[in-house]
Amino acid sequence: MSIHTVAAHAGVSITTVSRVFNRPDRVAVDTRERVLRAARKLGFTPNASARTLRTHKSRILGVVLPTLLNPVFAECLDGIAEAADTAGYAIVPLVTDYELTREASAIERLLARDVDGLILTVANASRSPSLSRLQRAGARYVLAYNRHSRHPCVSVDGETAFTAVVAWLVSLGHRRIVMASGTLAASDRARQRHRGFQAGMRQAGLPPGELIEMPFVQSAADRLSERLARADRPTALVCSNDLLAVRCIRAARLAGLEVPRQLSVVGIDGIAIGEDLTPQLSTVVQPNREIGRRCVEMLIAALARDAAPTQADSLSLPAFLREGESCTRAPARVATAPRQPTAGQRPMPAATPPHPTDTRGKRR
Amino acid sequence: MSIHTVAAHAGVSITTVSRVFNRPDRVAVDTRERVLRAARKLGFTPNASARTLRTHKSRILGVVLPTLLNPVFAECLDGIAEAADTAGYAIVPLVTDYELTREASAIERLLARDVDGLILTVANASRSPSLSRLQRAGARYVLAYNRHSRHPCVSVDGETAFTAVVAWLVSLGHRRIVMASGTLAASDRARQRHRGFQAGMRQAGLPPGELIEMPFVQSAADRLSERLARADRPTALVCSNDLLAVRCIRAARLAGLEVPRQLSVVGIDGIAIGEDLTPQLSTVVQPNREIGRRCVEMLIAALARDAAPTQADSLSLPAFLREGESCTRAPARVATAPRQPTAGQRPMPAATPPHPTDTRGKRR
DNA sequence: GGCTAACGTGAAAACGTTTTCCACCGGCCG
DNA sequence: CGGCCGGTGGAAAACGTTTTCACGTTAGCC
Repeated sequence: MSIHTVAAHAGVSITTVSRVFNRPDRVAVDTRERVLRAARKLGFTPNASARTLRTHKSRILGVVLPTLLNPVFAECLDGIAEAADTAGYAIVPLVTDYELTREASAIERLLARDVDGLILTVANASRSPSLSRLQRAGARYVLAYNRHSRHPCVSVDGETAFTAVVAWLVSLGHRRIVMASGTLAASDRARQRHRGFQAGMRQAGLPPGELIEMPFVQSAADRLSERLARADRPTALVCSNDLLAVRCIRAARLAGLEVPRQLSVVGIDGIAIGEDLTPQLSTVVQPNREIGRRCVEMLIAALARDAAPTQADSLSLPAFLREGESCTRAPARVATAPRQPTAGQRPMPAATPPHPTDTRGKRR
Repeated sequence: MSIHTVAAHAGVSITTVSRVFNRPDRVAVDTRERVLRAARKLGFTPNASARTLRTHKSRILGVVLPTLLNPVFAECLDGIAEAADTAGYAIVPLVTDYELTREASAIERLLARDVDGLILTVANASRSPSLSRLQRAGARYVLAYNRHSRHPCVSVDGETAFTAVVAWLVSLGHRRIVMASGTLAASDRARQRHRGFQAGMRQAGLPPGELIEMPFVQSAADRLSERLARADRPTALVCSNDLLAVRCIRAARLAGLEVPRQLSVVGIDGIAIGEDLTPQLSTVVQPNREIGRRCVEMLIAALARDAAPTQADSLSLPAFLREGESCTRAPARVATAPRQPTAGQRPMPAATPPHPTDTRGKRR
């Protein structure tokens, strides 16, 4: 069933049939009717590949994400899928596991598929060969979660959020606060969050905070429980994502500590399941689905004006602190400040601009 | 950068370039080298649309899932993405929220895109107009999670699994066992699990088990805590999925019950995060990523022999019971049977064949 | 020494669209 | 009455591949 069949049935040329579907105003109303009838009768749908080949427009959006096993990205993808669907676009997701080579090959593949645009979360926005590749190819793309002053991004200011988290913990009387993170080198977001953590410590007049890096899940429990066994163990643990926070809570319990009575734990991401846990996860809630939706909208808006999104389009969405139940006042033997009256949710302070030159290895 | 550019650079015809990529054996080794060098230098990737137009093979697999907010499906999709990627296929996922109309429109869209095959999880495999549509169109598809004797499926026998779960709970001394489920009408899998639950009760010589249906999350806590407040409250709760189990645990705690001391809770699905919770979730672990991978493999195998997968290809993957920490012996005042010696994981018994005529509303 | 087979390569057609001319036809204006 | 214009529709080229067919060369065989 091609355009030719329809043309024959309607007694017109293929040109006219094509026009009926693309510029209906340019064809006389009665011929249009005739063509539409024929098309309907034959169950004709224009062939997407032929159209794409000719127009270089695929109505497909490529999506490059680290993994779907972290609910953050699954939720974001759900938002992307929904928004793309309502806009009449299909999506092609590819998963990279944070590996640069897979990032690169994913992009090549999507480019070969002639995608109209890309949404991606990369390991390091500053030094990503993949992004340069996209620029060179003139591709339209938006970064999700990454923050960078020279790329269009939809993100949340994790740095400021973490500074605020530390301030909150301090207000609860915590002084020995430790941060747990995956490999800092693997993700610019982890580094941003760490920067925010240290800024918070500084602003509270505390010495630089300790960082426990947990490259592999396996070693996470060990490293942590070892640290929790020491006499000067922290009273609060700040985790660079919710999944890690959940694991830390378990490690703490296995080490014989009660959460939150003996150890407060706070995460960031706002994965949906965190709300249903007991204790309910204390965390910085990001609007993950909306991040996905906004990426699609920004991309499609740019496509409509036949341009690439620019850094000027970047969006910094608000996050909020859910106090949850995995954090509480520091144990009494530590000096405490009076608890601020809050209502379970606290807005984050105004965002700092994205860090312009976040470079791997450059840690403060 | 098309095949023409490469041909010019390598001093051969486009035919040869094409052959280098499709039938490398048919071209002399030195010309092949020359072409490959030119291709690499130019960064050439064959245009997918042109190829699809010519061959009618898109190397795209459509995926239709209820949602990505449930980690079960996110994990499955991750497996699909990985397997498709290594096989050189792209995937186009669409989300239905269990709505029949969205199932139908998703399928139409994928068909128009000329997908080579589909992987889908439908609300009801028996009475799905979508599936008939696929059959009529001669499409190649595999069902994931659904079990049906007349369709190719990759699934786990949730019915038998739940029978075994009940047997296990009984062996721990539980007698008052209640099942919690989403709307049975919404999912054939929920109904299968419920059948298995009732079979378990019957085999243990217990009266038919009580079912609490929880259509909306909101009402879940209310309905449940109300039930848990009564004197004859259950000592064990069987949940038709892990997400529900997590919510039930929270509802129980809010109702003042300790899990598992006063209430044992067991789920099914084996979502990854369940393992890291405290208490670690007792559940029937399904290999979600592998379900996804196997779907892809089955589909691609069928495509290779230019046929549709048939019900004969169906796969029933093994699940196992993770005893976890959210279940324990029934409180003492109830008569108890001796605890079986187990090692933390117990294989499931042999699978029952998929139920041939599971019909909505037909409940036992 | 001729015939066949196998091999390596190229020319050209085809896949199903969109789009750029271009032609035709009334009607209108000057 | 002649030219022009707006509305309508067609012919043909182009998008970037794969594939069929044919051709020329070399090798093997009787």
